[in-house]
Amino acid sequence: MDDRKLAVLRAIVTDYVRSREPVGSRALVERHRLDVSPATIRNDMAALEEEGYIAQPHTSAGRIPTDKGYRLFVDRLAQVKPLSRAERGAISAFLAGAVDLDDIVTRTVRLLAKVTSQVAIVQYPVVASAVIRQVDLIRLNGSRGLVVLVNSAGAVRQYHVDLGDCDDGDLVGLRDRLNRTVAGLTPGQAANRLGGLIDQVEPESRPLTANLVAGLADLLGGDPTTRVVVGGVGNLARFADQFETAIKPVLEALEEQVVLLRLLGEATSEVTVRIGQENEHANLAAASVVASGYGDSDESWASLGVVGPTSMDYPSTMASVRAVARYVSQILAEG
Amino acid sequence: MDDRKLAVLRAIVTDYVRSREPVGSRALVERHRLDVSPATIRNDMAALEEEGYIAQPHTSAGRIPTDKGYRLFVDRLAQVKPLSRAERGAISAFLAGAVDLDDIVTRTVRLLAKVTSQVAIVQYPVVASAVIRQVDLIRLNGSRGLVVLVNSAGAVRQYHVDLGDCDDGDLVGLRDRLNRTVAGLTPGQAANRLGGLIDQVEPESRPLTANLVAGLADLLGGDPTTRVVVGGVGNLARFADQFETAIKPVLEALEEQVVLLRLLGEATSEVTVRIGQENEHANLAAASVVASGYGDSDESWASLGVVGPTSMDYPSTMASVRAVARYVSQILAEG
DNA sequence: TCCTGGCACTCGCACTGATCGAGTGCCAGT
DNA sequence: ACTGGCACTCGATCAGTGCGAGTGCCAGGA
Repeated sequence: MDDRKLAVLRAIVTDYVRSREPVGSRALVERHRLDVSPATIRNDMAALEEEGYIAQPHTSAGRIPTDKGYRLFVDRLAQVKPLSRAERGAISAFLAGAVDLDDIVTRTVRLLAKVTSQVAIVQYPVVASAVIRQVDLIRLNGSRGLVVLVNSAGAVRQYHVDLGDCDDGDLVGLRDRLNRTVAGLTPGQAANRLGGLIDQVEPESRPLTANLVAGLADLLGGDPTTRVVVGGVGNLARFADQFETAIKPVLEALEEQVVLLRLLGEATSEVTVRIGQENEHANLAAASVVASGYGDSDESWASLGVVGPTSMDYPSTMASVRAVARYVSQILAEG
Repeated sequence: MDDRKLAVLRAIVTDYVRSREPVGSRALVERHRLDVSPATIRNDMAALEEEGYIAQPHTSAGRIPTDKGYRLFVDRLAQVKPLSRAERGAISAFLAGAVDLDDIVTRTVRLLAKVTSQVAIVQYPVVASAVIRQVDLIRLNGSRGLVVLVNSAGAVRQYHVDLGDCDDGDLVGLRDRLNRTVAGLTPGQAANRLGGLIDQVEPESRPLTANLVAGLADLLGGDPTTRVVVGGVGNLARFADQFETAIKPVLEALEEQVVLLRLLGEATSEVTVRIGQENEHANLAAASVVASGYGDSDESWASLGVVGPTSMDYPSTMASVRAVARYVSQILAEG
C-alpha cells in the first residue's frame, strides 16, 4: 500500500471522526497538505474502496471508513498522541484523593467517562498472588450460618450455609480446622487441600463439612472477582439520532456483567482495540471497545476500557485509556 | 369537580398514554361512551385547561394531560387493576428460583423492568432489627489491617485500617474487646457503647482504638446499606425522539446511588407515585417514579420502583410494582 | 507512468408553496 | 345545559425544484 493512499485513509478517518459526515476529495486536499489535486485523490479513494477500507453511503456522497479502514488506521497510522501536561495533572489529581478500593474504582470510572466522553467500564482488580488470611464461620440465627473468607488483599467474600444441628463448640472447632487447612494458601492450593478435609473430621460433622467444602471450592474456583462498574452512559446522548440501531443494543449489553467481562477481554499491558464486528457480541457490531489492563505489577490485575462508536477518535481515546490505566496502577501500587 | 369532567380527564389520560398524541374532542366521544356531543366535551376541556389539568401543545391540536392532571388521575381515578392470573404466576415463578439475596435482587430488578417495560430500581433490603454478630480485626500485610463487621442478617461490611506497630497479641485482645463491646447490639446501641471503649484500653493502644472506633462509628451511623441496582435501561428506547430532554438527564441521574435512594424515597407499604416536577431532582422533571416498600414484615425493609415518562400507564405500572413488591416480600419471608 | 484539469452525470438535501384535516372557540337554537 | 353549525388556526404532508457536493472518466501534460 503506497504512502499517499495511507495518508488519504488517515485523512478520511480523522475528518470523518471530527465531522461525522462523509468526506469528499476536495475537502480532503483543502484540509490536509496533500499537494495533489482532488482528481488524484479520487483515484486513490476508488482504490481504497475497491480494497474495502472505505465506503460510500450512496452515490454522490463522500466516503466513510469501514471497520477494516479503522482497523488499518489503528494498526498502522495512529501515533498515540501524548496527553498534555494539564490533562495528566487532572487525571492524577482526580485519582489521588481516593481513600479505598471502592473509591478508586468509582473515581476511575468517572474519570474515564469524562476524559473520553464515552461509556467507561472498570473491572475490580483481582489480586492474583493474594493468599487466604482467614475463614470465619458465624451463626446468624438458628441454623442459618455464614462463611466469610478474607484474603491478604483485603477482599471479603461470603456465602450462606445451613448449619444443621451443629452446636457452637463444634462450630468453633470446624472453623479452626478450616483456618489451619487454608490460611496462608493461594486459592488454588486451598482448593486442593480442602478435598482431604472431609476424612479428618468426626463422622457427625461430615455433612456440614462437605457443605462448607463445596461452598468454599465454588468461591475459590470461580473467577476471583467478577465485579464490573459502568459509568458515563449519558455520553451516548451524542448518537441519539441512531438510538435503535446504535444505543439500545449497547445499553442492553452493558447490563450483563458477563458480557462486560468478555468485552474487556484478557488484561494486557498494552491498549487493545476491538472495532465493530470484531466484538464477539452482536449488540456491539456498531461499537468499538478500547481496553487496557491495569494493576500493581503482577500482583493485582484487571481491565478497564471504554465503549464508543466505531467512529471514535482512536488516538485520543487510546491515549486517555492508557494514561488512566497507568495512573490507576500507580495509585494501586502506592496504597 | 363534576363527574363528567373527571370522566373526560380520565379519557384524555388513557388515550394519551396509549397513543402519545394529543387527543381531541371527537376522538374522545368516539372511543369512550360519553353520550354527549364533541362540543360539550370541548366546554369541559376548556374548563379543565383553565384549571390546569390539561394543556394544548399548540392551537388546533388536541389536549395532553399536565402533571397536575396525572396527579388527579392517579389520586382519584385510577382503580389499580389486578393482574391476571397468568401474570401473577409468571412473577411468582420468576422469583421462586432465587438462591440467595443477590439473586433475589437481581431477579427482581429484571422482572420489574420486564413487566413494566420501564427502568427498574431495587434497593437491597435493610434488616432494621439485625444485631451485630461479630467484629473481626485481621492483619493483611505489614501494618495494613481490615475490620470486618457481620450482622445477624448476614450482611458483611469492611474497611481498611492502619494497624501501626500493634503486635498480633494486642490485635487479638483488641478484637475480643471490640466483640464484647458490640456483639449482640443493634447498630445504634453499639455506636453509643463504642464511645466509652477508648478509656478502657491500655494507653499504647489508644491511637489504634480511636481509629477503629471512628471507622466503626461511620459504618454503624451511616445508612445501613445504600446499594441500589438498576435495570432495563434499554426500555428508554421508546423515547429516543426526545433523547436530549427526556433520556439523557434520566441516565445521568441513574448513575448516582444517592439520587436513586432519594428517588425511591421512604419505604411505605403502599405504592407511591411522584409525577414530573414532584420529583426533587431536576433531571427527572419529565419523568415519574412509581415506588413501593417491600420486605419481610418489620424485620427487613427497602424500596423498589420504576422510572418512566410522565405519560406512563399508571394503573398497570402501579399494579405491577405492587405485585412484585408483595411477591418479593413473600420470598424474603420464606427464605 | 503518474498526475491533472475538465466535463457530464448522479443524487441527496433543503426549500417552497399548496393542500389537507384535525381540532378549536363561539354562538344561536333547542 | 346541551347541541349543531360555522369560521378559523395551524401543524403535517407532499410534490416539485434547484442547488451543490461529489463522483467517474478521459484526454492531455510532466
